[in-house]
Amino acid sequence: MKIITWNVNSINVRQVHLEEILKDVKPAIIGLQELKCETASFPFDAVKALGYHAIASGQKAYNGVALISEVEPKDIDVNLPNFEDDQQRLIAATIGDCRVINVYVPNGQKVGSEKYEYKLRWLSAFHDYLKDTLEKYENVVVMGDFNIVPKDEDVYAPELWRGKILCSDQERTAFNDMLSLGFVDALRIFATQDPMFTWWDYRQGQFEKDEGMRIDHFLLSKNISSRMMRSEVLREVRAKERPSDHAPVAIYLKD
DNA sequence: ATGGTAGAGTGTCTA
Repeated sequence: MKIITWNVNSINVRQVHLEEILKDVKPAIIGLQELKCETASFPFDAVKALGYHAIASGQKAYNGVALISEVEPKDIDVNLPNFEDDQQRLIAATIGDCRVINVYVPNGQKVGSEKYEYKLRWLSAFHDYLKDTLEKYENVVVMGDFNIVPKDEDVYAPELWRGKILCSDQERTAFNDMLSLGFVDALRIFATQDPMFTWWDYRQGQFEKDEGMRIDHFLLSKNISSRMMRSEVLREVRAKERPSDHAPVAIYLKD
């Protein structure tokens, strides 16, 4: 069983790449972030035509998340129940025997800024939501764009980025606090490539130079992590014409 | 140094 997370940076522009992934890779579940469209504009029909269910929560121009799955999603959550927010950043559902949570964590822009404070508040509420989820469900898969580089080995120039946005101690602490609830950082434990970068800035040819970061993650509850076989960053999708700045990331679980 | 590229939507904002 394959599960994919992918920040599409506009579903409108990336719909063709999405359809190729659904046809060629055939994941059981795929979580999308940064739809950048209102919910009604999500390509539900195209996804259904390929045999998948889809749920989405979008807004004009920014943010937006979706879950696509072979099995019908049930008990759907949109947004954090414990954090009032106009920004569409979370969608969760029960798919088969898994509770699946797909997130687009705030970027934070600059350490110390208002957006950074919002990011830390959002992460705190997300932490509490994950704690509740682990109490209710045995098999939990959390995936998405966390906008956090967990360790120095996850960024191309750690000395340049030390203390900066995506790499600050407060962000890394928030990430580790989530792991401490009882999750495994699946890509780090079951890495098959080195480095495991998932995002490369469009500017200055950073993908060609492999100047990237690992900011897209899978957190698996201990129970489901025992089914994990391997993970893979789909770099060939980042290398396509008119790509997202993120590569899709796949994990493979025993059925 | 406050760039640089892309996407949304049309003057900037966000990443």
